Amino acid sequence: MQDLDATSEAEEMYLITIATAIEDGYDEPVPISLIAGKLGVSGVSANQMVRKLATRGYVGYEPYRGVSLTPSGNAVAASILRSRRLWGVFLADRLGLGAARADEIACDLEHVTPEDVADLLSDFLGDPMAGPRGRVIPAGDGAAPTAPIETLSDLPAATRRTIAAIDLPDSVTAFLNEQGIVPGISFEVLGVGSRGNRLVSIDGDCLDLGPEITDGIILEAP
Amino acid sequence: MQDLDATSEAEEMYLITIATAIEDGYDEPVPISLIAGKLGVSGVSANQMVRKLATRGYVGYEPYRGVSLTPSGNAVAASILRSRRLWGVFLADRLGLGAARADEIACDLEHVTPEDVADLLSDFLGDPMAGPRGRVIPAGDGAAPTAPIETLSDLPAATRRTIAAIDLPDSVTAFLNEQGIVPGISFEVLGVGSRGNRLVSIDGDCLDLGPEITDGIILEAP
DNA sequence: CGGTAATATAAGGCTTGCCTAAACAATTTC
DNA sequence: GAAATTGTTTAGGCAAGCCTTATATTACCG
Repeated sequence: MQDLDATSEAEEMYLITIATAIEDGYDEPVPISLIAGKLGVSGVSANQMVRKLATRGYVGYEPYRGVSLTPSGNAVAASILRSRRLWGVFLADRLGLGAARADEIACDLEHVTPEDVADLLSDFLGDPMAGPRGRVIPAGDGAAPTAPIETLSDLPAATRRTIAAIDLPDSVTAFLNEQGIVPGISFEVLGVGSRGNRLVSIDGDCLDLGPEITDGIILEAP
Repeated sequence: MQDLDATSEAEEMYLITIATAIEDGYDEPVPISLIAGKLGVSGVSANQMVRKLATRGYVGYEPYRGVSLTPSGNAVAASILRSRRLWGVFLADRLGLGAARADEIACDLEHVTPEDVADLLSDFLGDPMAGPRGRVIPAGDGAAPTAPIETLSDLPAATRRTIAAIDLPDSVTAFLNEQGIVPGISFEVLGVGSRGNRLVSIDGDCLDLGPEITDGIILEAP
């Protein structure tokens, strides 16, 4: 046994999978089958790893119920997700990679990025609040993820806001970009339709967007 | 067997260790003991891996003589060293990491950086020619490393040139930085001493530098 | 030319992280 | 409450990379 709090890449993947599941609104404890599914491993393997993480104090495990993160597990996950999303911003905004590709690469980079490097990277990027898909970037001090995410779907009529990020399939994102819907731009909600569609005005142009799309348009804090 | 040219991180480390040994002037074939030493593994392990690389066509292996890179092994090594040095420049110049630390992190990043991302990174950095320690950055097209490196030790008296990088222990680099010797600055060699020491003039100040130091001061092309 | 020292190879082991198969326990569902 | 589904555990395996020990083989030097 070497560093007591050394985590392997595989362990880290389990921890952040649990953390993002919780972020995504699954409630704790998270069932092992869900984790296994997201990671693409067998239930047996996931079970094995979860028990290992439990003995190391990163997760709490209640058989037949699921897994929850302990404070230390949460700290590890937050630190890695921070790296991932910072790299995601760098790759997407600075290097010009597509969101999907940026995610993929960031997922490898995150495991080899010490916290102090993440801090410098955050600095360099201007301390962004959200990753390329709008996920919150945890603070450097390991504090819990903060404010809930607001999307265009949350807005009433006659509101003016700014787009922080777009979390939609690349083809949809490309379509939106062509319409002038890109992160950083400001728009106004003119009206809300009966099926949840929203009429928005951007740069004088009007667009009617359905809820599948507005769900994926993440806003900056007002 | 999956991708025919997939290389594991361990395999890549062997290939770039061989490549840098050659860069450093060891002549081919490179003895296995040297590789084992640089990688900190046992001779037996190195032998095993080298034979594996040989069967895959990345290296030529002559027992009791050593290892040499085949064109395909050289291409892999060049591509990875390119990533390493680009990341090194990013980490050192943009994030402000020390050279040693930047090297260390870059060594992890290199293994998860596809070529196209390295291309974008190179673009972003303005296509630098040399890594933070002055090592040549191979071209994106996998072409062989090019021009030999010139150091301050190569200059005669009455020459004016610019510093590209400094490849010395951190403590020495720090000392030089305090004297105004930093990459990008221009200087003139006023004289060459009998023991190889050089009197240089930088910004009106004069410094007398011994060969241990001038060896590590890498110059930009004239 | 012979002997020592370096190098090679064979054999067997360890760890991590994954797999399948099969037995068993709990929870749902009817 | 019994059956069907889902989840857990045990057991046995595999591949990659590393290790050590012990036994060849070769190279170099006097």
